[in-house]
Amino acid sequence: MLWERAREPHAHRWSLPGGELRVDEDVESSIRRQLAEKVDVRQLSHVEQLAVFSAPDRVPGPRVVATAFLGLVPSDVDPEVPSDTAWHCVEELPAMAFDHASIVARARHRLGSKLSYTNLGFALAPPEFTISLLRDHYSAALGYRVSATNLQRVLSRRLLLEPTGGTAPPGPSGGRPAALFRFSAKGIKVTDPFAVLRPPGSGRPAGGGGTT
Amino acid sequence: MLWERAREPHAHRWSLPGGELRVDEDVESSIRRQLAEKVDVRQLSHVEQLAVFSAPDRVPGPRVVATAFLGLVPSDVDPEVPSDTAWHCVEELPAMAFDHASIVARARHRLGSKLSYTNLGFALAPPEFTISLLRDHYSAALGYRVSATNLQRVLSRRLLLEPTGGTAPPGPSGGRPAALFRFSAKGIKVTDPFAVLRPPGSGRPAGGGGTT
DNA sequence: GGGGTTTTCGCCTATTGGTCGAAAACGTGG
DNA sequence: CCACGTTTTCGACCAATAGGCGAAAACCCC
Repeated sequence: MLWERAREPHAHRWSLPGGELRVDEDVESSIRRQLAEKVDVRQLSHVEQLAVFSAPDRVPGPRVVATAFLGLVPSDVDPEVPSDTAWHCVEELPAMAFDHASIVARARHRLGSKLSYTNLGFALAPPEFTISLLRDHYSAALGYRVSATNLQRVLSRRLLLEPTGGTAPPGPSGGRPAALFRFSAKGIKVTDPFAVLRPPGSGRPAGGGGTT
Repeated sequence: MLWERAREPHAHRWSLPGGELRVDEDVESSIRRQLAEKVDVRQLSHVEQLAVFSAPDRVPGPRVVATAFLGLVPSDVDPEVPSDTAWHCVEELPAMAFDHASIVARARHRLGSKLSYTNLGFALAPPEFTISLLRDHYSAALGYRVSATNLQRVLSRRLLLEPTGGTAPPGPSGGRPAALFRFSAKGIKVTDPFAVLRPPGSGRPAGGGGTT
C-alpha cells in the first residue's frame, strides 16, 4: 500500500506509509498509529520489524533514520484508504520515493523466506479458507507455482490445519466444492523460527519467543 | 562481551558495547566503529541487525532508541580489550544494565535459529577447523548436545565442507587425528534464509539477497 | 445424462535428519 | 612392544519429510 507524495522532495512519487516517532511510544506502537490514523488500516494480522535504514543520504536534507516494518492484512479485509493512497501489486510497482523500493524488496524477501518455516501464511488468509485460496496467496508471495496437494500435506503434518466441516461453493465453472479450514494452534505456536537441527528429546521442533 | 559501567545510571552493572550514531554514518558503520575504537574488535566474521529497542522508558531520562546488532567473532581470535571490558559466558551472565539482558536473549535466539538454516556456523570457527570443534561451537550456541556424525553429513550434503587434506594433532589423551576442513562456497551462498518450499526447477533451495 | 472443471486423496519415490556400532588412528602405561 | 583407553571417521540402517502423479469425488452447465 503506497501513497503518492504531494510535496517535494520526490513529489508525485509513491512512498510507504509512515511518520515520525513520538517520544512516548515505541516504534511498533508508532507504525500502528500511523497506519490507523493516516490510512485507516487497523486489522493487521502480523507486524514485525524489518530493518533499520540509516544511510546518511537516504533522504535529502538532515538525516532520517527509518525503522521499516513488515505488516500483513488478511486478504478478506479491504480498508478504506484516502484518495492519495492505493494498493499496488508487488509485481508491477511504480517508481518509488527515496529508498523505499529497497525496503519493499527486503519485505518481499522476508515474507517469502518465512512462509516456509513459520505459520506466517495464515496471516494472509481469512479466518476460514480453502486450500486453493491459501495456495494462491503462497504463489503470489513466492512468485512461483505451488502445489495444493503438497501445501495441504505439509501444513497438515505440522498440525496447522483444522477442518471446519463446511465447504465453499464452487466457482461459476463448476468443480468439486472445496473444504474449509481454519488455522490450528495445536502445531507450531510461534510465528517464528525453530527447526534448530533438533532439540534434545522433542520430536517436534521447539517454539521460541517473540518476533525475533 | 560486556563492559562495566562506571557512572550512574546503573553504575557497576554490565552493559553491551555501543554508542551514539554520528550524522555521517549508517548504523552498521557506527557499530563497527564503536567496536573498533572502544574495545579493539575489528575481525568480525558476521554482523547483522537484530532489532530496534525503543520503549520510552528503556533508559532513564530522555528516550534513547537503540539498534541492536548480532556480531560474531571467530573462536581463534581473541582481541585485547580494555580493563573494564570482559568476555562472559552466555550461560552465566551477570546483572545487566537497562534492557540489555533482553537484547542478549534475542541475539541468542537468533543465532540458534539461524545455525540450522544458514551457514552462520562457520562464522564461529577459524578458517580451518575440525568437525569436533565445529560441533562444540554448535553445542555452545544451541545449548544442547549435537552429533558430530550428523553435523558433518548435513553440512557435506549442502556442499559446505571442503577437506583441506591436513589433520590436527590429537589431544593429550590420544585419539585419532581429526581431519581439517574449510568452509566451501560451492553450496548455499547466502548467510540467510532460503528453503522456501521448493523453487520451481532448482533441486537446491535458491539463495536470496543480503542479511534480511 | 455426458463432458468439462476443480478439489481431494492415495500411492510411490527422493531427500533429509537421526542413531548406532564398527573400524581407523592415535597416545599411554605396563 | 603390546594390550588398553580415547577420539575420530565411516558405513549401515531407520524415521520423518517433501514432492509427483494419477485416480476418484463432487460439482457446474448444456
